[in-house]
Amino acid sequence: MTAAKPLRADARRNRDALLAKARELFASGCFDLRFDDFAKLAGVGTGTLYRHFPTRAALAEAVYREELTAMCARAGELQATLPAAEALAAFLRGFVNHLHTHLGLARTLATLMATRSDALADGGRELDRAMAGLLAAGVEEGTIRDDVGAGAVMMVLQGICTACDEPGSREDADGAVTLLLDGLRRRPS
Amino acid sequence: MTAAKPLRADARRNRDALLAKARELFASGCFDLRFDDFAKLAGVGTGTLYRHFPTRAALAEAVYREELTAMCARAGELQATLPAAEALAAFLRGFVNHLHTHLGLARTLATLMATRSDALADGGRELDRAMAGLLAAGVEEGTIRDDVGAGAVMMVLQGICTACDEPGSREDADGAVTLLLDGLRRRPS
DNA sequence: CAAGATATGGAGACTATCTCCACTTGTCAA
DNA sequence: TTGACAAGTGGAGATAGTCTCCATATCTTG
Repeated sequence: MTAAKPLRADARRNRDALLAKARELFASGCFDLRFDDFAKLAGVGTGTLYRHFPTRAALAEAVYREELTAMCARAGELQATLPAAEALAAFLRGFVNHLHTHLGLARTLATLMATRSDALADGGRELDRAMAGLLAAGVEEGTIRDDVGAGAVMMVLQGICTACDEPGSREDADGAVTLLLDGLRRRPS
Repeated sequence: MTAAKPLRADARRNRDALLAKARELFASGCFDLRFDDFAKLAGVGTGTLYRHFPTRAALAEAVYREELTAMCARAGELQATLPAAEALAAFLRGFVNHLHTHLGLARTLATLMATRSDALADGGRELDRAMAGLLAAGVEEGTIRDDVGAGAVMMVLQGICTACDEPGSREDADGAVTLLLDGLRRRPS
């Protein structure tokens, strides 16, 4: 599914150079760089950049794909080793924590979530699935309400991701997670 | 504070034409129109457009300022006529409802909230204040928790606003509000 | 190693944004 | 009214990103 094309050697090299440079730049806070300049900085031509990553979002997604996958994997681990409600809490708190030390990821996720209908959104869907899994386990366990879907939770996360690079947003993000977790608890109706 | 400059007659006319046309276009779903074309369509020159509204966001804010103010006023009314917790619930449910029939407003709010540090954000701050008021009343009343600030709630609202024009987001938005309201309830600790 | 497939790079077309200023229009005091 | 000054106008063109195109270079495979 992923290995449809055995990229030529030099092509792979260029692609990697692009990714490496992008990662480096994102890590140092440069997000709004002129797109063409990514190419220049990575030592490849503009055309090459556009061939590998048709849009800025595509580049961002590729850069953070691994990281996102790792986070989703973590959701699985938590789910396997903790009671569902705790796993959910641990995941969400870890998520917010991670976002605040990886603003590039936050931006990227915000973009991905806002682009649901697109091909490059499967990164977003991955997170969606992880979330749905955690919730389902909680419902099963009886500690999480069953009348609110994963979409609603994702919507809140989208807000958090979007607001992330606002200075001083950390506290509010934690507050939002608190609300989320308490809101999700099954209510003794 | 608002009446610093008694705009010349023709200037006001142009400004109004611009606003009217923008309102009309927004209402019909055209948000991403070439900015210069607003001018053309409203029958004024590009320069005039830019003088009155330096950015797209400024135009959007002006278009929805009234509406936003009305919403905030409504928060006040609710607060005056209902127990705080109910006022909060009514406001939030009304808010989401309104957003989903006024997508332009949703977009605009999403933008405003993402632009906290700017001059044109006072529209956003207005909402912020209304929210803070509702919460404070609830805390006073003893039905709303006091350990989570208005910022956290606004963050969730931002997510809702951003996701609004996704088809089928209505249900999720309602879910998010449910989570929010239940999460905000003072817990019998 | 030759031939075909694959990939490159960067000049320049294209597009949206925004500025600038010679000119028009409104205002107001006389 | 009218003259003179302030206020506002419009739209051509400067500026700056984005993206395409294709002659050329580089890989790969038989």
